[in-house]
Amino acid sequence: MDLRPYYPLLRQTSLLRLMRDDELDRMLTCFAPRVRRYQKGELLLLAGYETKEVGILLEGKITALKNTPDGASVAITEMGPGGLFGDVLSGSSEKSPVSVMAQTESLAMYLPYEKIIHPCAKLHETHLQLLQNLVLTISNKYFALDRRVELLICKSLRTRICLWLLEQAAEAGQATFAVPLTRAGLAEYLNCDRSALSRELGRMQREGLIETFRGSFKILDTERLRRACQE
Amino acid sequence: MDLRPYYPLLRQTSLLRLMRDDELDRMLTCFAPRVRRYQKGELLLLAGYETKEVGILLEGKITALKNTPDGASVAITEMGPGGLFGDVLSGSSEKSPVSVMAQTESLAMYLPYEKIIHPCAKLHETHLQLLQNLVLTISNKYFALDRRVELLICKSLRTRICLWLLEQAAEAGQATFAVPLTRAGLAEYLNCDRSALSRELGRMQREGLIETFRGSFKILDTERLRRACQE
DNA sequence: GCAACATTTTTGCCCGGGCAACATTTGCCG
DNA sequence: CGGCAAATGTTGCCCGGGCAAAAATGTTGC
Repeated sequence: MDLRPYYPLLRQTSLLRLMRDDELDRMLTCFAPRVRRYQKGELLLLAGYETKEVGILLEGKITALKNTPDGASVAITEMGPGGLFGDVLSGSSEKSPVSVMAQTESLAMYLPYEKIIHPCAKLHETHLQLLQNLVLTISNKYFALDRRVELLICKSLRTRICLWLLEQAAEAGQATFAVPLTRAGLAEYLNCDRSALSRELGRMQREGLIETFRGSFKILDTERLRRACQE
Repeated sequence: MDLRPYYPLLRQTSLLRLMRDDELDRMLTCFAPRVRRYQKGELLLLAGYETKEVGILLEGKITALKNTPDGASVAITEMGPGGLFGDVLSGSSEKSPVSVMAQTESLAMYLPYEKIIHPCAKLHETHLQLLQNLVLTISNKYFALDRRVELLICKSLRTRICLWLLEQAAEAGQATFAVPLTRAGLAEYLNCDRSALSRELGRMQREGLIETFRGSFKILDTERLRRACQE
């Protein structure tokens, strides 16, 4: 299969960024990636199993689901084209903590981890870049999780919300921003009840700390917010 | 400085495991690691700064401290000889979320990340092994964090305790095990109040679920414990 | 425009567990 | 051994926020 049409997309992934066309040519020839199309609802990866491939989503939309101890499953992440999955997993011998499911019809490409970690002699610089990207990708996922833990260990809901708001504002680079999360989704991320989240956001508005409308947030008083985290 | 005496130790680290003496010889020659001795209380790594070196503890004991938003700092991990630090950090451009402090007089060795990720031509197989170890090390840290999150999102304290007990038992491979944690440390890991933890453990003993004595735990009824997680 | 549904807000109830204060045990050192 | 500090256990109080149910608001298709 000709992957050329996807090169611009691949270059935007954290694993293959900075790669020139000719580099991708050589690398993909060497890797002989498997490509597979999925129907909506099909599983790309099943929780509890190992995998030795790094998946890259070429088309469609996929969701990572975590099986809760009580049997149900909750959505963790959602990814579009360019999304990576199995990257942390493939280099370890752990079983996958998540299942990955096609949310719409999707197309995915798989790079064998063995080939990534075991450069063949020819691919000098390119391959080193790839390895560096791999480490960077995994590290970044680690830090994202770490920030999540940071949030979760805050005892009061107010604190968690403030921390989250500040984080989002910092990421957006401005005091007003929108997030692609429903209230329910945000509640889950913050590990609280949806109604409790509404209540608290309401209170914070009345106190003049923030303004919110659906997925949009506006921080009115950064200073006070910051202080609210510290207690 | 002659690092030979530390080879057996180095071989036990997740980064340098499986390395023969001659491989270590060549690698360390190539890496020219810096070695530094620290007095009790000195900082090996300061939160908020970047680092481009992977640290390996050769002697002593160190603690990773996280600065809480309110200015105080809490101990996260404690490591003895063979402990690795800065490993996740060095490949990313993040600032360190933790400080590392010498808990006793300590000796540490530092490998430049640049050299790890950029193999010089001579070191074939050995270096690939090193890269694989690096990825594995980081991945494992990721999964450890992930399990922590798993714990933290449980709403009831009872659930968190049960999940933790089952995890520990699984890791130990038997229903009786000891952990190197004080009650306060465990409470912090489970993100709850120390007295609340005592209370709950007491209850669970009275209910015949477990037996505990200081750092030792014995699971009496795995089945019931497992069921307690699912509600 | 209206009916059916999804999403969010609001509110009252109530309990898990945080907090503080004290009792007890263990370990350490002079 | 006695005294002191750290670790653990115990208990009463009280409030944050989970839960459930209902109201308000937004969304979609006909």
